[in-house]
Amino acid sequence: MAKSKEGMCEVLYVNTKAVKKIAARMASGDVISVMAETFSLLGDSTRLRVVQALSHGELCVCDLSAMLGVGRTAVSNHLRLLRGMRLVNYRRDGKLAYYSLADDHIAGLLAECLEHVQAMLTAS
Amino acid sequence: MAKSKEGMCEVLYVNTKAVKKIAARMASGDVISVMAETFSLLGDSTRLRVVQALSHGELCVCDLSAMLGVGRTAVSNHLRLLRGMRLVNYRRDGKLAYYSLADDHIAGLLAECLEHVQAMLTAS
DNA sequence: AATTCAATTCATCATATGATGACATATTGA
DNA sequence: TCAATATGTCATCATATGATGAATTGAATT
Repeated sequence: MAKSKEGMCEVLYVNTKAVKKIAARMASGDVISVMAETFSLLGDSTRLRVVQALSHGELCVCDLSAMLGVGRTAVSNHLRLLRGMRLVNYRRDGKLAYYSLADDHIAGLLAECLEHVQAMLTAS
Repeated sequence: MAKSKEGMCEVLYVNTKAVKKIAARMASGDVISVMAETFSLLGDSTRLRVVQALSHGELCVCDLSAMLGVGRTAVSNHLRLLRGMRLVNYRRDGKLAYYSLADDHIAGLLAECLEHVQAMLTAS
C-alpha cells in the first residue's frame, strides 16, 4: 500500500468500519442542499424574528415592519426569500399582504432550537 | 393623529391587537441571536454534511475529510466553528481528534428539517 | 382618471463567509 | 532529539448576502 505525500488518510480510512456504516446513512446531496438552504434562511436574526413572529399568527408586511423595527423593503425581501423556499404562505387582502407559516415543521424547528439554546445557556 | 411622510404604518399598527399579542411572545434579542447563529452553522452544505455524519457516530478529522471529499483544513475550520457554538464534542486520542454531536437537540433539528424537506419534495 | 398607500423590485454598497495554501503545533515512535 | 503525521491557525481571495433608497406595481378611494 503506497503512502501518498499527504499521508495515509488520503488513501485509507483510519476507522474503515465506522466510516462505511456512516457513509451508507448519509442523505443525498440534493436533500442536504435543500436542508442547508432551509437552515440558512433561519440563520439570519432579522429573518428569524420574522419567522418567529409569524409562528404566533399571520401578519401583514406593514405590521411586521413596525413591530420589528425593520424597514419595509428589508421585510419584503426576507419574505420573498422565505416564500421562495415555501416557508411562508401568502394572502392578499386589499392593499395588504398577509404572511403566515407554511408548515408545522418550521415551528417545530424553532421550538427545538429554542430548547437547545436554553439548555446551553443554563448549562454555562 | 399626524400622518408621517411614509404612511400610517410608521406610527400605527394595522392590526393592533394581533401585534400586541404576538409582540409579547417574542423571544429576547439575545436568544434570537444565538438561535440564528445555530441555524446559520447548519446552513452550509459542507458543514451540514459534517454534522449529519457525526449524528451517526463519532469520527476523526481525517476520516471526515476523506469520506466527504473535503480538504482537512476546511473540515477543521468547520469543526472549530461548531465547537465554538458547542454543537460538537471533542476528544483527543493520540494524534487523532474525534468529534461527536454535543446535544440530542442537534440531531432533532436535522430530523425535523429532513421531515420538512421530504414533505415539501413529495408535495411538489 | 387621479391620488394615496402598501408592497415589490432593482441596483448598489458594505460586510460576512467559505475554500485554500502556508505555516505552526502536538503527538507518536525511532 | 529527530522525523512523520494529524490537526490547528492564519492570511488571502473570491463570492454571497443583508440593508438601503429609488423607482415601479397593484389596489382602494375619491
